[in-house]
Amino acid sequence: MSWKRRGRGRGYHHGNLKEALIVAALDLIGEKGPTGFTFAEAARSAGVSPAAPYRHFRDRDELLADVAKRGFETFADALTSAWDEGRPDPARAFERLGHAYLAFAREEPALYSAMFESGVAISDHPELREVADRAYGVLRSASEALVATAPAKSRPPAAMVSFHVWAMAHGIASLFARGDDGRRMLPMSPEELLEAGMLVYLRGLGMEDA
Amino acid sequence: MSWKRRGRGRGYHHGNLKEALIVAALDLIGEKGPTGFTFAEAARSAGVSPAAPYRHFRDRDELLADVAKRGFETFADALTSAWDEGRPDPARAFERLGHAYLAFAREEPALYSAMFESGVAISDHPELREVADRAYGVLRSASEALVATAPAKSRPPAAMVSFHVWAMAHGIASLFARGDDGRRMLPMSPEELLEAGMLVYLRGLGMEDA
DNA sequence: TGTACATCAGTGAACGCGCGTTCACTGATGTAC
DNA sequence: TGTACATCAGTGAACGCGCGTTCACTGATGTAC
Repeated sequence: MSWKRRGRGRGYHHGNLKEALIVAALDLIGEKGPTGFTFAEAARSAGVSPAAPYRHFRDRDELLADVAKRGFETFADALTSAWDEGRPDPARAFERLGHAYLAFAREEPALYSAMFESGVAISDHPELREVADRAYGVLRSASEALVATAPAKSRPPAAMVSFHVWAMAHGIASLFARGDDGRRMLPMSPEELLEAGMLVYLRGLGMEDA
Repeated sequence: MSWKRRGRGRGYHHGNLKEALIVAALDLIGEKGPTGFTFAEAARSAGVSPAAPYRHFRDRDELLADVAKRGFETFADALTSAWDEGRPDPARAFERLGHAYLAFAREEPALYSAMFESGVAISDHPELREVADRAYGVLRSASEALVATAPAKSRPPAAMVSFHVWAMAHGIASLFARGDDGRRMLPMSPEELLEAGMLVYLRGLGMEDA
């Protein structure tokens, strides 16, 4: 059915404009930050008239929210697969989880900033909240599995642990693990820093890991 | 000499426009985030023609950098005074330092976002780097004083400790301690969360505090 | 103390620009018969 | 299999807007004599 896409040009109909716009937005955010992204430019770089995006998104903000949503999805997937249900043991899996967090922030800076710095109000987009919760849920259940390995009488609250882990990972990602200039030079890699931090923290919880 | 400022209006000359513009910028950032701030609107809200700011700032970016600089100065001062040279003892002073960090992020959200989310490239503004270093320096020397209380043979590296503390505080501030909606609900206050986190962390370092 | 002049810090009008958004439209695709 | 028609996903021209920036200017202030 190659006559559906004659040559390599596109006909009057783009075919998958919605997707193309999201990708274009992502590129622009990667180049100039979430601030620099404009609806018009996304259309232009998708090779389409400035009115076309309105067939797929109510406005600029909705496109941005869609990008952030995709970010949280990808993020949740990455975390889920890194955690791998706690195999071979929670301590080891937990360490992988931390690495995955930083790897995501570094390898997908555009998604990361769409998620956390774009000014999209999560509360305005219920489906965004849902998928953001899914990402947090991975951290949460990993924390639960981890604290469950502690002796029952001195078991720290999993919620608290998950917030601490999240904060430390997010803090390191924001301050040290981004491509931008202006980030402070570290005497070690962000991964090492996080790993050391988690090690100290877990020891403080009374949980020596393998 | 009240004839210098007749009535409460201003004459042709504003008198302290530079300062007024910084304050106006701060207000705007507080209202709409660093993205929403425009040069023209700052001028307008300082009651001055849109060309006037150019007498004091090369361009919009320079004004933003000035705001960020002021932010780091205020921040450094707040941290310095909270640390109070480690009185009465490093552990107690360290706890105050953490509170001061979060208090700043909460009470001066406009400054905080000008510093960390405005997209000002610190590396492009040497005087900004300098004052940012001063703020970090407080964290650094506090960490040094703190680890110095540990037995010499098991003394953790102060640089690492300072980065961990900074990351955790920044992470908690960014994720939980901001006025914006969309921030996740916590089962405790950000201060309690940070305090608990630091307690666990320090215990992990082998430093039980007073 | 008064006057001339230099400097400073504003004005206000104008500009070109890109943005977000709307509108009536039209080419391409899918479907019923 | 062919034809009529509905629907969909684009076009392109136009709009009003606010922004950043420039320019020649002018009122106010400070200073030399």
